[in-house]
Amino acid sequence: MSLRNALFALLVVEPMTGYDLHKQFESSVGHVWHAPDSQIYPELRRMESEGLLEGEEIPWGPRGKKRQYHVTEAGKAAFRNWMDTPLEYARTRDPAHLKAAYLEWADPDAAREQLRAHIEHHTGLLGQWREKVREIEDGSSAMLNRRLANTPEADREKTSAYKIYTYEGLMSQAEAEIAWARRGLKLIDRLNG
Amino acid sequence: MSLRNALFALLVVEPMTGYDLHKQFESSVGHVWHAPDSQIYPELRRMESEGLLEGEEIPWGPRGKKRQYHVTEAGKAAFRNWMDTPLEYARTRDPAHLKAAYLEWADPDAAREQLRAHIEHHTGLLGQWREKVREIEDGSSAMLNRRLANTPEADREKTSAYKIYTYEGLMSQAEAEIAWARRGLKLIDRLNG
DNA sequence: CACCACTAACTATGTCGATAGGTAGTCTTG
DNA sequence: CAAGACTACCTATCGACATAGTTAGTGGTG
Repeated sequence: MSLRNALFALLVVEPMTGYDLHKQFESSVGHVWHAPDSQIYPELRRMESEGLLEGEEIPWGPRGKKRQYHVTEAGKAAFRNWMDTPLEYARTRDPAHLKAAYLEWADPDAAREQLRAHIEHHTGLLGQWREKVREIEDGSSAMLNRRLANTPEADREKTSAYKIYTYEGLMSQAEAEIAWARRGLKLIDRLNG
Repeated sequence: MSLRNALFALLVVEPMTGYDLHKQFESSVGHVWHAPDSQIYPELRRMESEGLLEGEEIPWGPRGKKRQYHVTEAGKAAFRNWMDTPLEYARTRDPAHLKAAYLEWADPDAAREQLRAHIEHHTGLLGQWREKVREIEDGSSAMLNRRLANTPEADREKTSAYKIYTYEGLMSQAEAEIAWARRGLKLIDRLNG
């Protein structure tokens, strides 16, 4: 269901083609919900067949064409409904912590290397997100500017604020992972002193 | 692949039946990797057919029987190999943060309620894990005691330490989520005057 | 005008996982 | 000794995801 609502979130702002959406999933929404195009195209068809989207054939060049989707009223209602419905929490499935729980089976050097990789991975994410927040704050985000142009003035502050708030959440997650992995490195040293 | 290795992690300590394993997935390993029995039984068969486990029919009562699995040398090697191999990081799929990013579409009260539910959910987890750490620290964890009884003396400290370390990681995640959700409540108040 | 990156859309296959069942035997206890 | 909870194992179905393709048109560059 989340893919569907990620698509709604993009399409309520302006109509897009499957290809446009797929590109968004490599950047903006992709930071909180990843999806390959092989999932996007069929989902759009399904949403259309359920009356939540309407697709329109648009000529593209002399012979080409593309299909642009926009959200119907029923679609908007479905999106709002999802927004107002409490999440169901899925049970944990966390390979990094699974591994950590049985680290006594790993070679200490391999364990160290993996914790360093964990730190590097999350440091990379942290950097990306800091950059995103900076872009939003100084108005240089193309994605957000298109979004704001289609948002009533009264809601613009909210739109920006919630984007920043989201990235801040991702940043605290990354910081927690980094701190945890650093403690892990110390622990390995202590246990293999 | 993680399910497979979660099973290894349990089975390297002592042989178990599918049912025993399924119960473990409701408590210990289940905290980092959830799996229903409908996934466990077929996976055990698959691992057996690949020579990583060996199953043995064991009589149970006058007419009943059960199938107990133990890890083969090939299985141990596969587990150690996984332990020493760096993780591949899956791209994010985080419904809570996806929703947060588009909170301008939600009713403020519904949004508040969801953030409160987020806090409650993670507070519950936090309590559970604090309790787990306490159990490990004062030696009252049945799971861990069985594990330690089958662990060479030199590795016992490590075994406990890595379990605690894992729960500490889960606790920092939960704390980060709680702090983030609290900031969210304040933000909603600010934006909705 | 040939090349090539990009736009556009879709298919096919396999595994993973959620959900919801079913069957059969055991053990405890009122 | 019957009821009910628990042990034990298994199947069937469906949607979600990963991975790896295919086909066809567009538009700019050497």
